[in-house]
Amino acid sequence: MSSLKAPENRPGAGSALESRRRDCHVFADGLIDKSPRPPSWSSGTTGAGLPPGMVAEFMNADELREAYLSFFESKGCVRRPTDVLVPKDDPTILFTPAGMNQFKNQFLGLGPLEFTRATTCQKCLRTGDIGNVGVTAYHHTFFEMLGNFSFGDYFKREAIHWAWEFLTSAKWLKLDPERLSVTVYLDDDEAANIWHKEVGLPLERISREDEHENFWPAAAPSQGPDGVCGPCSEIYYHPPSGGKKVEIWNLVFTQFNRVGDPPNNLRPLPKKNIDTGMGLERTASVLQGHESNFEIDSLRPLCMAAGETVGAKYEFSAPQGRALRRIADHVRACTFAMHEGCVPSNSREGYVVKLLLRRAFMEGYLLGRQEPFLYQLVPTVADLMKKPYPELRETIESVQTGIREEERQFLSTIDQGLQRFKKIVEQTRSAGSNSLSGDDVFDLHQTYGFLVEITETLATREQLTVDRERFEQRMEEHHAVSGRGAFADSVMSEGPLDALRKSSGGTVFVGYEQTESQSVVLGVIADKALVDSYSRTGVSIGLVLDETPFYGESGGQVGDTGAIIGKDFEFAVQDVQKDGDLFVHIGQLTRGKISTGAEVTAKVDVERRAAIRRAHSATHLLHAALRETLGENATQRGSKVEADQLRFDFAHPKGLAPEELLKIEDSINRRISEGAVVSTQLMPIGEARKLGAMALFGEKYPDNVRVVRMGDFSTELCGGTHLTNTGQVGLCRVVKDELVSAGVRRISCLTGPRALGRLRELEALLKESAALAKAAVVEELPRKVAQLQDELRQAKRELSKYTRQSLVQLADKLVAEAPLIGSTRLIVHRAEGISREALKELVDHCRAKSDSAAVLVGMAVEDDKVALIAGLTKDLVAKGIKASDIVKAAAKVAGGGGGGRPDLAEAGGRFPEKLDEALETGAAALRAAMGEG
RNA sequence: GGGGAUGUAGCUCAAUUGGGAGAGCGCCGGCUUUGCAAGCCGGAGGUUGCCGGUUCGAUCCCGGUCAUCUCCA
Repeated sequence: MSSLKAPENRPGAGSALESRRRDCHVFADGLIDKSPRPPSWSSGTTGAGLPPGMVAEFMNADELREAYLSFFESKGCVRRPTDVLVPKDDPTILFTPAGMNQFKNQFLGLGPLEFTRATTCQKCLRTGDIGNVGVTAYHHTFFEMLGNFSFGDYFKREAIHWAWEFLTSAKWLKLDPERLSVTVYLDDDEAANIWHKEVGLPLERISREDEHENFWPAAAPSQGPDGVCGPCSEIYYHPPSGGKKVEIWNLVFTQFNRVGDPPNNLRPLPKKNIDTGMGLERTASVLQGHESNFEIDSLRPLCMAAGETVGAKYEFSAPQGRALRRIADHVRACTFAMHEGCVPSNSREGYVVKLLLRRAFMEGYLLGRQEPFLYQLVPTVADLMKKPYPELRETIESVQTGIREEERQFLSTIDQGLQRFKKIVEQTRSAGSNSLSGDDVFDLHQTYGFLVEITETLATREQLTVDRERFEQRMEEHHAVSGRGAFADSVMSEGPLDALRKSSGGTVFVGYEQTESQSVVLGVIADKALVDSYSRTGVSIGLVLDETPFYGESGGQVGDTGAIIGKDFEFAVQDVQKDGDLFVHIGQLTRGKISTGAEVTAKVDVERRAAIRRAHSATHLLHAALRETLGENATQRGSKVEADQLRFDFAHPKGLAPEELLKIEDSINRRISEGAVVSTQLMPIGEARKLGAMALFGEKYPDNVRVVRMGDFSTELCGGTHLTNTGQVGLCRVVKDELVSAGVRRISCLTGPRALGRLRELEALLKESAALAKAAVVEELPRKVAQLQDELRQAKRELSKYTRQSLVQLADKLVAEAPLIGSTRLIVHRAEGISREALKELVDHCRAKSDSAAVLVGMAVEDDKVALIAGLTKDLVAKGIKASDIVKAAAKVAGGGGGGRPDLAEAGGRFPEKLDEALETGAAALRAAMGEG
């Protein structure tokens, strides 16, 4: 076995759990990855001076990406842009995990096919193996996947031949065929034969693997899920160094539909598909003669930069190499996710980003950089990726702000946790243990967000260990408890709409031009299933039409409401949602029976539509005003447009000054009064971008887009419904400005009648307040309120002064009149009409006025209750008499209980009529106690 | 979506089985000092997040709710 063993190959690598544990173990070893893996070639240069014969030609990542895409274009594939990294319309995934996701409908045979062959370079994010990142040679969170796809077009033969051609041809990658081997699924003779007989690969370089290795989804035949699946074939590269082989290409032949459990559960699909993936970083690493992806031209500089910011020099096999690779990987992933507006938060994808940032930050923290530093790496990421993703540059500032905020937040969390940590250390020590309990460490983890690695490092400094086993156990329990709300749908299953999609081309939207249409019902969806007809009223169902004037919720604009009327039924539309090309009208039947195929009149609520148009056009005015007032970096992060109200989220690092808000509101209303023309135009996306149309990052746009222009100040890509002239907004008022997440602010506005209505409400409130304060006119209100506050303060002061005076006088009198028992005055009194507080003060005064006194006072309160207080001077307390005993004895008579300190105790009861009796009982108890004392 | 925690003066935090809401910093005033830093004395500032329950009595216990932090999915 070679000494140059890839880290993945170390013993213990197996299940995900094992590999996670192993990773933790490496960390616990004192942050140093001791496994020997010196590269046999210089790690300081990328490709220069490669040993001859290793690879035919150095190719950087950008060149490889372009080569792949143009190769498959030459095979008739349509080059499609990468899908977004954070998909917003797929509830089954958080991030795009592979190239095929954007082609789900094509694979399922849903909707029209514009092309049957495609090729992409897809940005992907996976966190399943996060623990391995930086440790192994090939694991990433963020990576790029090159793919070619066939939807019922070419199949195995072409897919295999083309993969081979691209890898080995002198015109393309020129990899040595001797260094490649492949795997196929157990009984996939078709693929095996193509490899052996047609490509000419010797049998010993073709191995057959089981469904766990060579089937997609893994183990689908025996374990499911149901749906589209198929065998796959993987291509491996064997590096000349003798190191571990690298899987660089996976060809998935989706040829079956799984129906139920074995046997005979794999039905051939009428149209077979091809879904392939080649890891860009892995292949680049092979071409550049490296044994780790992190050494390639697009990643090594980032590792170096990470080293510079934390003040540790990056060397591949240096102790800090693993930590710096992690930082590089995570910051790259977060830059891409946050570029699409996915900011750190506590749920779903936002949480993943937060976790990645914190893990990366922790690596630097433990290397000694205990202040924000990750944000400084964002420009490096944008620079290294500028060729395929030039748009990254435009959000550098807001991404940096978001990351820096998160780093600061995490630092303060660490501070809080440190206090708790110190307590735990003390407790552990005083219990005579030298190991922090797993429960404590877990508590620290789940309450203060202390990553266990941090706890371990700190514990080591205190010469303590951590009960890791118990910690992991608690962690697993936590997983089990909190994992119940997991995602429901499998990746590739069909819903009721999919059947509809197959049989029809989708809904034609005519709502830009008209608010009423004659349409035909394509489908009725009730209880998550497609039904032929439906007649129950008052139940929410969905209606799909062939043509509709109803706007389906999208781009932040809510769906229209209105009515759909047939010959013998009426349907009230409460919301409209888009699902791909289909518009689903959600609402309730108010009369009659609805059937598929019925002819209907669809009528939008035009008044509400007009209000939505006002709000939407005002949103564009607000966007323009923000950029004008706050600068180009105030980019849109999302919006919600409803009837005469809107809210708009945008990137901005700090709060808005009141003057800025006024300026923004002024700007909007100036443009309203200008009455600028609003125009809309359909054009290719490239042309729209040339016009400078503003688009949302991370939003998916079709090839042809709608461009909405207002005067010369606003040009945006927008599918919403708009006014024809900005003057129609009437009035726009900013009503709220708030922070929604780190670096993102939200402004809410009202337009048209609602803006006016809001003003009137405020005016009415003012008038009401003025009337209450007895101000003749509203202008007088502030002065009047200040005056009232003043008077109130004076009155309170006087009242307490007189109360105290009378209490003191009363105390004097009580002390003077009280009988002496020995040298102690026995004061028993029934008070009236004062507060509980005053009652205590009375006791205090009595105690203060005499050297030795036992005081018991009582009072009826709130008609049906009794309050009792007993107080003793110190000398009596010293004799062992307890005020609480006295007060308890008295309270018992009055139907209650009480307690307190030896020198002062309180009690209550429910029988005011027994108060006198209670006081007598208490006095008797006092006498008895003093007699004993 | 589920779990853990926190919420008390402008800020940071106290408050011993439930029994009188406090400290430090900051703020205001006075004194000391040539002035500043500082020191001394005094003062203002509180619906203990909100709502409800248990109790004679709740900052404390219980339920709900909101906000913040945090873990997992």
